[in-house]
Amino acid sequence: MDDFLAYVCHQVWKLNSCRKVSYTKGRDFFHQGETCSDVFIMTEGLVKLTYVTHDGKEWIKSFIMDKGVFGSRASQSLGQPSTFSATCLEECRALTLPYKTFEAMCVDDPKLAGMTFQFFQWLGLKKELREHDFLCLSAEEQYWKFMDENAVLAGRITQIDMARYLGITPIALSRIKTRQAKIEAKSA
Amino acid sequence: MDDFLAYVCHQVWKLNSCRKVSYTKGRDFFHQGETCSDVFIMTEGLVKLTYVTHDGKEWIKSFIMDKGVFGSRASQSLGQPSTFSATCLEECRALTLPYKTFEAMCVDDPKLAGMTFQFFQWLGLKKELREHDFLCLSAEEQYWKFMDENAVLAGRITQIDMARYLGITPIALSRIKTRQAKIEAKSA
DNA sequence: CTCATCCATAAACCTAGGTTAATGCCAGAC
DNA sequence: GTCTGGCATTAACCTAGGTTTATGGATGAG
Repeated sequence: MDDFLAYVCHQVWKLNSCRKVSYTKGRDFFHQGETCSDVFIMTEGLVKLTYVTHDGKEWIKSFIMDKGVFGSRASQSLGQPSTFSATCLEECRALTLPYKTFEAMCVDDPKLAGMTFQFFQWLGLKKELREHDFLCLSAEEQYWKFMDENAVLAGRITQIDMARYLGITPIALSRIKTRQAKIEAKSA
Repeated sequence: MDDFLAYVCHQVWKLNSCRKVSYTKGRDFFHQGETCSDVFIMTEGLVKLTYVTHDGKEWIKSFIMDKGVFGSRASQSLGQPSTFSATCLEECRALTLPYKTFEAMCVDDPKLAGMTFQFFQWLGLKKELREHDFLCLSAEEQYWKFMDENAVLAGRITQIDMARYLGITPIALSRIKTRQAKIEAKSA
């Protein structure tokens, strides 16, 4: 994964069709409902990918922290509008290029193609894991798993966003925390 | 997706390292906790992929109906034990071959490699959609969506398995159905 | 045919999480 | 400094879903 990022960055950087962008906190890379087939290679910052439901509620699909690659696959592969938005939670820097250009690069560069394939495999495994967690874990178990595996990220987001990622309300998350704090106080 | 299946079947069928298997209802293709790096190309039948949690509860990751490809990616890519089981809900026929063999085939056959890449993309999109549904939809909404998109499948599985797929208990599913039936009776 | 098993439904009760509203805290704007 | 807006917490109340148990129907074995 880190290899992929380093290599992609290096190769894309050489292109003249690649743009370097810098967005402030609160800005959107792209917006749910818009078609955006660009690939974003983030080098610095923190982004959330969010769905907004018909009744106006926001849920968080994932976070991308520091370095990472993201984009709307629905737009890239099918030309459809994005089903989610990408919003900066901190000042962000990224390289961006059209997906078609990236595809063309892969045709010319088998190493890049192979690594991209690996990247999609990795992404697939991550999504499979999240599916597992939604299916098999309680909200409380999901919270502990999240804290375990994302200690740094947890310190950089609000409780609202953490709850929206776990699929619960911020109030429920607060309850889980105090419940746990009481248990810890008892055992101490 | 259908193209992929037809092509894979055709190409794999020519191999002598490919086995043709036929399993009866109730049997497992592979078992959670075992390492199984085989690729299964089902030609007929119905399979469920299931997680069993530490407290003995079963949850269904997905169904494969009629024709489809499945296997444990954790075993294939990482050599780790499978996190789920694959169980026949009906008599099943499939071709099976080691993942390494399949990989080798892809190296020799760029068309197969390309289609496999597309297949993984398609799989990724499906998982992303399921993530979206778990995040954004209520149990009831998920049920309606499932019935809409999987009318045939719905008729071939028990309510227990449908509930285990939606992430609720069979009792809750029964309640959703009666609730809806009452509303329909009223409006009729 | 009978018996056993599995499945669907229903009722009664319990619990986790959603909803609304109030409070206190902190940080940035001015 | 004050004012403001966003965040975290708490409480009170409500609802969806889980748990347990019972019942009736369908199915398959003998």
